[in-house]
Amino acid sequence: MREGPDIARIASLVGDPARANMLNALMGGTALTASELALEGGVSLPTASSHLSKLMDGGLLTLASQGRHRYYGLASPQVAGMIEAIIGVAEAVGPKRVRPGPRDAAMRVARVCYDHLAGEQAVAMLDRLVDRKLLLRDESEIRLSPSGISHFAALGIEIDHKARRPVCRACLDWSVRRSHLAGALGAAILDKVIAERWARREKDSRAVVFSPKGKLSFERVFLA
Amino acid sequence: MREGPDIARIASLVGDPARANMLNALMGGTALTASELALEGGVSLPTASSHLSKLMDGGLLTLASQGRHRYYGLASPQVAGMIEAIIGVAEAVGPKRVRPGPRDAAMRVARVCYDHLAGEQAVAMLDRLVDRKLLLRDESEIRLSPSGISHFAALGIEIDHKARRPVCRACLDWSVRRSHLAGALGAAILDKVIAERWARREKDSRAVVFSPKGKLSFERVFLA
DNA sequence: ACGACGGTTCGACCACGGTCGAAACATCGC
DNA sequence: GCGATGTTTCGACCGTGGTCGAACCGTCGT
Repeated sequence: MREGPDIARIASLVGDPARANMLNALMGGTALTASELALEGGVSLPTASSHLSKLMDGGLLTLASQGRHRYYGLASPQVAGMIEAIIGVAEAVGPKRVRPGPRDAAMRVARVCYDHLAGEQAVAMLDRLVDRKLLLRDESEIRLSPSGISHFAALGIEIDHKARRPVCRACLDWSVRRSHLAGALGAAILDKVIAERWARREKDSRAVVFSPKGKLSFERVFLA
Repeated sequence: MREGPDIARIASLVGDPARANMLNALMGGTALTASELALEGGVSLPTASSHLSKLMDGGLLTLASQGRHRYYGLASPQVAGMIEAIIGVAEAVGPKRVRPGPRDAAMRVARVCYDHLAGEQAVAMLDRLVDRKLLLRDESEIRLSPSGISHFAALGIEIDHKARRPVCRACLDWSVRRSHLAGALGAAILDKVIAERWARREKDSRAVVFSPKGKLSFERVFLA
């Protein structure tokens, strides 16, 4: 008979297949409507609605009502991190796929993690930004250096330093097992990559695929 | 209809109250017998046995048979990390305890995380070790410096560098939200702290409480 | 060899929670 | 106002999975 935080309650919320699929879909970072999530979960609308209210009660989701549409999204990066951790374990213990599959390979290269870029490209990017001293990494904290501030400003990426949200955060990558860049800056970079059409989001997936030209541009700007 | 790693399966394993309590108990790092885990889970022996075989099937546990005793332990640090992540979310969304309670406060200061120290003391320790250049931290990796090797050797902490297990690893702390030291070195330090009787493990809890003298010794050696 | 103890398997019970159709509710366009 | 669309609520059904007692199996002590 333990007290403590109710971990079973949280885990059991993720433990239902329909809900897990919904959460997985929301890992893409974009908020989705109840109908879309019903589709993702493979259940009927009433069932989905019931699941969604449970996830809301559990504090895993946020809700933004816009007219007759109700957009559900992950409640916090912390929740996203938890789901990534669970995915990591599932990957590790799960039946090793016989063939990794193309979709899977694309995911390893680059994918969306809540609202920022993850995968090999993202890990490499963080490494290079630290090497170039645009980011300062020390004691489990990442900060923007003065040269970094002007560098990103020149790219049209301005960060509000007074916002509550941390500018830089390290986020552990389940495929590479090293950190990539999260936080406001990480989100802004993903925005730019999409806005510049360097890459596009794969339909119905977290995978991000770069165009040949876009890949070069990205590497020139962030991996040089 | 998604494929991918079966995250619902893993989460639902943690999602049962009895199993969650068992896993929580195993977060202490020491392997426990089926009877002990039955007690922790608050269920009868047959029920516990059934849960344990499920957790084994799911790849979350390892089993070491010693005579008529069967010791169950967490399968990997990755599993421990996942559970910490879930605890973090449960803490965040859970009914804010009206009063943090003494047990809770002790947990924040120092506790066992799988096989190493966590909490404020552990986070401070990692910071200091990096400051003193006994550990080298760069790009999401931590290494032992030459001076660090001799420093720890002088304390009687010898690490087998050829072992598969990484010597140093960063592990995210749910209470402080910063990293502390895991890996073989982290485990060895916890061993020393207990062996030197600087601190003792709180009964039936992950909390680690330092004696007044022990605290001074610890700070002299690791926080100087 | 025998009993004691730790653990698992079996079988039966039961309830919690997921499921959907139908109906109710809300918001938009016209 | 009226349908059309998006969403939630209600009610009833049903299966999965957690639960325990009793029996079974293995290992240890003597």
